[in-house]
Amino acid sequence: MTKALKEKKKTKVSWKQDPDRVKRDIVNAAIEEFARSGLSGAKIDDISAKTDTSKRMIYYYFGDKIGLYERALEAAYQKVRDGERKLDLDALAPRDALEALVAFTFDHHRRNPDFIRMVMIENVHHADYLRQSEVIRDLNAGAISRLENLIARGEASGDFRPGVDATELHWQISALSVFNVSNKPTFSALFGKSIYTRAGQSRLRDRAVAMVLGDVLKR
Amino acid sequence: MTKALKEKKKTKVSWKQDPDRVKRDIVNAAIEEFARSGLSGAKIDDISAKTDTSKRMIYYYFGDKIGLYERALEAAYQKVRDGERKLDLDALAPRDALEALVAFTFDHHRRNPDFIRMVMIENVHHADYLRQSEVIRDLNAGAISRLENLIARGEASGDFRPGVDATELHWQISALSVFNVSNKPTFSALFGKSIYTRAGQSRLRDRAVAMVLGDVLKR
Amino acid sequence: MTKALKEKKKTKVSWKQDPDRVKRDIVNAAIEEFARSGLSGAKIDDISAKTDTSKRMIYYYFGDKIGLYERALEAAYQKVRDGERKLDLDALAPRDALEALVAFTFDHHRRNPDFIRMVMIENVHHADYLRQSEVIRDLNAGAISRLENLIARGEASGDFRPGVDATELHWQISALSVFNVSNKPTFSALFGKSIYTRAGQSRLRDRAVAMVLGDVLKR
Amino acid sequence: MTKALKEKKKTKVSWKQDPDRVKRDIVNAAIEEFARSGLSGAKIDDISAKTDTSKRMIYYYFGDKIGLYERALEAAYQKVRDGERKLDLDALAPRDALEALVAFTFDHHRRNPDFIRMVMIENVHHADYLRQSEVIRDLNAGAISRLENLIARGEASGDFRPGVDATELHWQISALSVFNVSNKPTFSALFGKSIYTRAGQSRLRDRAVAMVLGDVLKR
DNA sequence: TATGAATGAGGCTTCATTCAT
DNA sequence: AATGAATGAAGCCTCATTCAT
Repeated sequence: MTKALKEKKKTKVSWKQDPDRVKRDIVNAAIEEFARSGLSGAKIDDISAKTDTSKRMIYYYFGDKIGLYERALEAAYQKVRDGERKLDLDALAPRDALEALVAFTFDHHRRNPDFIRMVMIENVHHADYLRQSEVIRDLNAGAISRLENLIARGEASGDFRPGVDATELHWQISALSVFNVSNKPTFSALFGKSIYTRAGQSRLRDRAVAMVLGDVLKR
Repeated sequence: MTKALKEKKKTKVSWKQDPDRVKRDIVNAAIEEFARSGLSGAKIDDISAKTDTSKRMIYYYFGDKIGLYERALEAAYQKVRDGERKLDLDALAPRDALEALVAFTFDHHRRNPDFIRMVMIENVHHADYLRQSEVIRDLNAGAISRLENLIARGEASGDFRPGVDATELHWQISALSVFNVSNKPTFSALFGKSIYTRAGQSRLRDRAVAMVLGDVLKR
Repeated sequence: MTKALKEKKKTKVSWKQDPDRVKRDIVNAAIEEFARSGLSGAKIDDISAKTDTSKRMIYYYFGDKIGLYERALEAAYQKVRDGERKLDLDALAPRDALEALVAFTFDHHRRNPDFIRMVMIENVHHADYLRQSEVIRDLNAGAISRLENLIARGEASGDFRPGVDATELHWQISALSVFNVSNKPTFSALFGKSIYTRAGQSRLRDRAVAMVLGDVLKR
Repeated sequence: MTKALKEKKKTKVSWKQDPDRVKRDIVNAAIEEFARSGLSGAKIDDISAKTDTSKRMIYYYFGDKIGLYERALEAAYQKVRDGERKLDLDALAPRDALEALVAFTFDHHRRNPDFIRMVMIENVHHADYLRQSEVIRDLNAGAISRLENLIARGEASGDFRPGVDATELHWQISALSVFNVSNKPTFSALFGKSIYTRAGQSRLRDRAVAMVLGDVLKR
């Protein structure tokens, strides 16, 4: 064994002595595999193979496959909601803020397909695991209250039509942004890939913005 | 054995020797189970239990689990696209036709959650099986050409803005109608069920119509 | 359907009305499949696929898989022993007859690999089915008595050493001629194919003749 | 539970955690079953029943049935070729060495019928698995080079006729020694068991020696 | 904290065979 | 004489999980 290899091994071992790092390592591998193959499709062996530790550690830290899945789902939500905080809606006028929000959400979901796939997989499982997670519920409550603020500002300024509902608005934005990613495989298989080129996605983002603003803004 | 049971058995026997009925019976059970649990989640035993024949017949007629899944997917598409033909767009003025199409599609998908779930499951599997099905591709080509006719009429009459793209329009309508069903479990778990009440769905359908028309109609 | 096709179909149907032809057809397909894949390796479906009739006919005429195998084994022996009768040993002087017999047997087995494979498969099955066949036993009794005649002539003429045993001589000739075919796959895989070229086989036949004559002829 | 059984169980437990022993145990059982029943005839359940571990371990260590078969085939060759090394040909004069080699090989194969049966089964399968095994090819290369040495010595001493080919000589010896075992079931079923008595086998070994020496030695 | 060895339960599939006409 | 439809039994294999250290 060369000296370089020894060093590498030493580094690896030092990881293993760091439980948090090991856990994060496992969760990341889990997200990839669950996102790729679904809950029953993903194999514990495949997940552990993507890991720097052994399969046994998954059981040591997460109890069982479901436990790991729940943590992976939470981690996926956490990461995405963290990313959303980068957008400061309050700094913009209501109309601009709404436009920015739709465009940002559209792009943000595009950049996080594994998150979207985790959500779809959770839908396949009737949201049974998501429903049990307080963590995720808390994360999403924040998203709604941000929208409520924006709507209040928009109605006050006279830019938005009266009676805009925060949950419905979230539904509208989500529908366009999530579908774009979640149904890419079937949609592009059936209707060609033109819509998923860079230009095609840019056009769709414009359509999404136009659709939401067309419904929310006062004519 | 009660008389009722005997009757049932007799009925069952009369099904035998009717291959098409047996096949349809199996495919229907398969759609239910695949829609409920996904490709790896669904068990051949559970499917056959929902059937009036034995597990063995699944292999007799469909070869293996994948073969059955492919046929179930095709059957699900066929059924839904058949239902869509009931809507005669040509009888309506372009604006009314578009409005009717969006509202109909929204409701039609709501009424066929198993189809939507099959599509989502196929997305989980990267559309690997859909891509191989000529049947499905042909079915969907029809949907696009219907839209092209409508767009042509709308542009000719001056109701639609110029440059409406059929595939993009299909994407817009689908996003709203599919997301509404595919993400119902997570969305209602996170944001309450108010949106999935009869009144909530009615409002969402209105939103969907407003969004699409707002983008397509000439101002 | 064209007229030509109709004709073909008619011909086929007329075969089916000829039980003996159907049986022969099945047995020939069975020999090929059993020889290729062994008793458990051969599938009834594969055999019937090689046939001009349906799988059901196999059961109709042969009862079950074993029944068909037994008949196929008998047919294979019959065919080969029939071929052996072409060689008229009595027309030759003892030494020449022996030489001719060895060379002929060597070539004859080479030309009938399916027979040899059936024999090896039967050996794998501990000769359980051959032992029950009177047909086969009778066929082989003839082979031994032919040898006894030859030995008697050879000893009488003084060409052969005294005490040559017919069964042992049969063993000697068979060992060389059967092994050459039965072990061709492994032998050529391990030691190259040079021995199975036309020239190589010719040399081996010479060796076989030399070995048998070297042991039987008086020095 | 008797005391004896308890002891046995204790012994069994002590085997656990000794992977090599478990593997060897499985391979030995596999050789017996494959030799008895062939590749498709042997059942994984039957093999595991002959084992001190569970069926599951076969898959744990060998992947699948074919994987186990390949290892069993290799182990069978290894064992037999190991046994052959006991014979020190270089210590004997060429003529004596050749005589010893033929007699030894004849007896050695007789004592290892499972090996011969594995070879025949591999021939049934067209040597598909043997061809992939480097292990086996290497083992057999050694056998040929031993023969080449002997031939060189015999030609140098003038005992052997010129032009003896190692592969052909190996073929000659193998034919007689392998056929004797591989075809014992059919041969004894057809021509009686006299040849497989102790005396009969002794005579056949003499015949085999005479046949080979008769062809190789200079007259 | 960490792990290689082991496993029970259950899933998918094959195959010879029979049923009903 | 012939057959398409149907099937029970049994085989192979996978997978999450636990054992023993």
